Amino acid sequence: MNIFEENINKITALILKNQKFLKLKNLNEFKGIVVESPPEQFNYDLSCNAGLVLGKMNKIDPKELADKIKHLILKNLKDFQDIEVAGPGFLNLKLSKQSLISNIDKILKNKKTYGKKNSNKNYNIEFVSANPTGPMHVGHCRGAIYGDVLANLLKFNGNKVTKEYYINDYGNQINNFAKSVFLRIREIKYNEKFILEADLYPGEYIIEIGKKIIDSNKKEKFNDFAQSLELLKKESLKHSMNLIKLDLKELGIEHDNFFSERKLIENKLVDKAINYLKKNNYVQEGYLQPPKGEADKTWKKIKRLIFKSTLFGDDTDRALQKNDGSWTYFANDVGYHMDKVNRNYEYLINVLGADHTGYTKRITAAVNALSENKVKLNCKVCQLVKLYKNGKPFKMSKRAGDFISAQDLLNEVNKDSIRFMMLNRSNDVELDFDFDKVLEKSKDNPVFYVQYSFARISSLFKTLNKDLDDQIRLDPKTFTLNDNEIKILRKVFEWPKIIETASTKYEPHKIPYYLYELATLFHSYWSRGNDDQSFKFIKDGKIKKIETLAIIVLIATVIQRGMSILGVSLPNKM
RNA sequence: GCGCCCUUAGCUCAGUUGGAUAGAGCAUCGGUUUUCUAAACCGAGGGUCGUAGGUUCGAAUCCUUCAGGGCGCGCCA
Repeated sequence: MNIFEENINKITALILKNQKFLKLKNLNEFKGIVVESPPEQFNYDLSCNAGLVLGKMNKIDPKELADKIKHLILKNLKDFQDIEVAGPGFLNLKLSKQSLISNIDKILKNKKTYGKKNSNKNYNIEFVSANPTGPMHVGHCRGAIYGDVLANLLKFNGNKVTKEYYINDYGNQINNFAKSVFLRIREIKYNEKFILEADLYPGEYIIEIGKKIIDSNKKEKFNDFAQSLELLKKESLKHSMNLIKLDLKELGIEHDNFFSERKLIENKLVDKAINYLKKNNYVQEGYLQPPKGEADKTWKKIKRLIFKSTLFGDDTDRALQKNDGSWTYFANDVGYHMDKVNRNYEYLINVLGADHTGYTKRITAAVNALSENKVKLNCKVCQLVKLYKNGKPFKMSKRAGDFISAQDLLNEVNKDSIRFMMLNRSNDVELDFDFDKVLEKSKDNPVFYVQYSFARISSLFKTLNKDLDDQIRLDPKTFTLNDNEIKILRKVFEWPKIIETASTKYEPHKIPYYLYELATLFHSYWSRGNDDQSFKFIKDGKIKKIETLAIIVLIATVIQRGMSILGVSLPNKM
């Protein structure tokens, strides 16, 4: 249920029915007419711009038209007790008691699904996809949480969602990774000094992986790299993926599907995809221009296969073959996305780090080419995370291999705080993450603040010896709400709209913001009893007003739904 | 040189896909507790929405110009 949608439907139906009386001719579309929350100072439940929009289309004075609509509504719809025409022609509407009660009842009867925007599409979200050459670092966490919460959100609405991880387990980087492990094994087993070369991985974890491989391959001598290569690749990959999966698990993230680049090649999916593009004349043999900007010494003018991605909005066509004729990373990714298209997803989402901004156009172009524009790929880029400690930038050391890992973060900060804070910004802007702030138990820390409101509610119900799921019956004869309660109720009514925009625009950050605002209203409501005893909720162990209970259950319900989408826990006691 | 993102209060940011007097938090100043959890609340000050134009009844929001910041720009992955 969505109070704005319901009422826009009622109002537009009424206008349609009375269009002659209103002298309206242009009624073919009601586009642009909305019902939303009016600014707080007006003290109304809903506002509607029908007078403005229709007045403009039909060349009627908006105020005059709004006034007619006002009387029409008051006469025909019982949902409203008071309507004013305000400003340039807005209708501000106040819900009747009956309507308030029935709206509250509807939510109380459908707590688990309150806010759900029904949808049953098939989504694939690819996220994290960190290189399988070591554990996750802090930078990966933001995209990881963004993708996971997006998945939760879309699932909450009823969609089918596959959470996918693309493992880049093919090509040079894996050989270099295996070589690094090999050299570390030589170091451990034969005391040979590990000399760091370019392209090798220096991290401490390589030593750990080496030790594990030695333990599980006691007979292996590791004398010849070429001979051990296949074994080393397989084993090293297994261990590094385990590290990554462990990190993900601690962040509360579990993927449904891990898609291997190596298998993609082995199954000839790239060739199939390229053949498809060839058939449709989207590729050609040719030469590309040298890259602009910094000169590239390795650039060679060689005839090669090129994807005509400019046909689909890219800035330049893209190479599918390297100098030696083998497929580029991009070509492999084309094969991968062909497979996604063939798996019949309706929507594809790729969550990428800021360093992949330049990549989005070509892969989006590829999906358009592969699906004849039927499947929509949406690349969402998460901007950088800047770490702070005590308000000062926490610099990542430039020493090779020394990076701040997801584990480092998890050692200091709990999962709940990381998840909430990483989403407390739009993915489009850089995010400051302060190690100390997220640990604070105060209003400065939004995670805490929201959790605390729920703890207070739990405590209240404990005092009352009641359960959040107990039935609440509101009596129309005595029903009354004070200022705080009305404000809260209006906020609660906005919840479905938050879900809708968060899920259609892929903007989960709206949820933490909203929850913070709701928590603020709750704390304010609660604290009023400190100033004035008459605003205390309880007297002699019993609730004074049944409406209070209803309002508080509504708050708790929305906070529960919101936090469960965010994947953040809600302690009963703090 | 090109692409993407950003520019809103001293600081960090929201701003419901064109609406009403632009909102939070932090910081600053002042107030509230023998408690249903003060780990909280209440109040005050603080703005030329980067610049210059355009579109219209109406722009922080849409279009164009310019300036500033970030990321990226290989036939690496």
